[in-house]
Order: sequence, then structure tokens, then C-alpha cells
Amino acid sequence: MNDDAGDKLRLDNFLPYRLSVLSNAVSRKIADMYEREFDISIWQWRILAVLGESDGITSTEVAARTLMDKPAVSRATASLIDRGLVTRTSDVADRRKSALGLSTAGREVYNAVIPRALAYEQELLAALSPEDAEALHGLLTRLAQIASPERDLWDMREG
Amino acid sequence: MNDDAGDKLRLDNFLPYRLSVLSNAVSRKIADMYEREFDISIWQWRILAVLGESDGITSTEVAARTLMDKPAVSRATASLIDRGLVTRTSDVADRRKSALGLSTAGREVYNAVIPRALAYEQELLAALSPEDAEALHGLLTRLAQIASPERDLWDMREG
DNA sequence: CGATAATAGTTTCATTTGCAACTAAATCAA
DNA sequence: TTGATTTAGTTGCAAATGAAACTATTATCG
Repeated sequence: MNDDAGDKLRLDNFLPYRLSVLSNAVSRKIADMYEREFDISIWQWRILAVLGESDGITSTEVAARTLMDKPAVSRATASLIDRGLVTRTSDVADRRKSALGLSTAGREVYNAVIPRALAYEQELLAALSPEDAEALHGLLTRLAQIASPERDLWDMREG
Repeated sequence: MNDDAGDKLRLDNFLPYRLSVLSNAVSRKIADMYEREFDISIWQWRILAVLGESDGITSTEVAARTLMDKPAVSRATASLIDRGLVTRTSDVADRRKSALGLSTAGREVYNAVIPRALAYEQELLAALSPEDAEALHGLLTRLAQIASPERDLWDMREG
């Protein structure tokens, strides 16, 4: 006894909806925490996070690793530089490029954010057994492979 | 041999980041499809989806079920009414309220979108065994319980 | 070499978004 | 009843986003 739609669709069970709601809730909470405790945005945090591991990379590389687009990296980087958390060193060989890195103050913030970020992640994962957490990561990986756009997000030239 | 941050954090393994990237990719793709094939936004679709199942509910009830805030529901509903996909019938007993419902044209769109939405969901879930898909929903449910804001999103009065 | 194309990164602009403020109507309390 | 409070829903506005246009520089190829 189906309705006209053939199959039914309950929003609550619809994966794209569930992912969106969950991701928004998580992002909201963690953004509040970053903002309150460190006065940085999620995008600024992403940049600090990759610079903390890979000092001296370019803006384009940051965009690739954070899956942010170029304007977003440009803006977030600019404000981090303003605040003295990030340094920019222009490349002598190719003057279009510049190497980004954490300043001393930037590394202090980086070091301070890490445990808070991990603690929030743990708060989420506390609902799950270690095996479940492992399973979750595997599932997300497989979904991401299917959902990921083929083309680069940070530069639309080839579209 | 830890660095100064104590524990390490790789963005690629950080759950909030992974959720955000996955959800954005999924939303982008499905929004493109809705727009291309039906000329509706995700928010408009959410409203059609709940009205398709619960005809005659109020704007506030729509907001509650879609987890959209009130202005978002108001705007999306207004354009759906403009396009003749949704009807509004003001409540005679309480003239602040009105009942929303699908018009004939609205139900046609609803019926047309359902199989496309389910097909896209299946495309995602094709990467997973039925057991994995089941597991995924359970995991998302548990995470959502932890991440969900305590307060209502669609009305901030009590904050 | 010199013109054309490609790349790095920034700026601009239109759209979207999220929240506050608002209007209108109903409820509550004295 | 009537003044204060609550509720339903809309409008306005400031900030965030995303795509395109732009500048500056380097690479390619005749």
C-alpha cells in the first residue's frame, strides 16, 4: 500500500539530511568553543592545524589540505597574519608564492587548541566503543570517496 | 616522542572535520540535483518532504521537524507558495497560525523528487553493505544525541 | 625574444545565512 | 476588562559564502 511517491522518504532516515544536521550541530558547538576560548574561527583553526604539521607550505597547499577554497584561505590567513599568529615569507624563486608558517604566538595557540579539540572529539566518541569509532571512520571514508567532487574545490578553472 | 601539543591532531582523522567535509560534499551534490531537475533548494525540499507526510501542519511544526529556524522556514515557504507548490490556510480559531499543505502541483513535485532523492541516497549507500548501512545509522543517531543542542534552534527566546 | 597561456593569490560582488527586532494575535493575571 | 506576557510568523540587517574578475608573476611556445 504505497503512496503515489512509490517509495517513502522519511526525512529523519534520509542520510543527506542526517549528515547535514549532525555536521551542523557539531560545527556549531566546536566553533563556539574555538571562538570563546581562542577567538578563532573554524577556518582559521584549519589553517593553524595544517601549518602546525607542515610549516612553510603555500596558500594553495593549505587550500588543498583543508579543502577550503582559495578566497577562504586568503581571508582567514590574512586575519591570522594580522593577529600575528601566522607568518608569510615570499618565495624568492617564484614571487607569486609565499611560504606560510606559525609564529611563536601561533604555535602557542596551536598547542593550546589541540587538546581542546581532541577533548571535544572524545566527548563525541564517548558514545561509541573503540570498535564502533573505528567502524565509523571506515564508513565515513567510503562515503567520502563516493560523495567527493571530482574536480578541485579550490580552483574552478577547469570547470 | 610527542611534540609540544601533547597529542597530535591530523585534520584528516579529526571527526568534526571529516563530518563537515562529507556533509558539504553530499549537500552540494544533492542541491545541484534538486536545482537542476526541480528548481528547488534543499530547504524548500525539506519543507515539501514534511508536508508530503503531514499535511496541514503549521510553520512552527515544519521548523521543528526540519530543524530549520523560523526565518528560513518563512522564506522557503513564501517562495513555495509563490510558485504554487504549497498552500497556506489561516487558522480560524487562532489567526496567528496557518496550516500549510501541498498543492496538486506541489504533490507532483514531491512525488517526482522522492525517487531521485532515494536514488542519490542509494548511490551513497552502495559503498556499504546493508549491515554497514544499518550500523551507520545507529552511529549517527548516537553522535547526534551527544552533539544536539539542548535548546530549540527555531526560536531563541529562552537563551 | 615576444606573445600567449597558465598559476598564485586577492578583491569584488551578489547571494545566503543567522540572529534580532518587529507585528499581530492570543493568553494570562490582576 | 485591561495591561503584561507569550506565541506565530515576517522583515531587516550584518556577517559569511562562493564564484568570478582581477593583478602580478612565471612558464610555454612560436
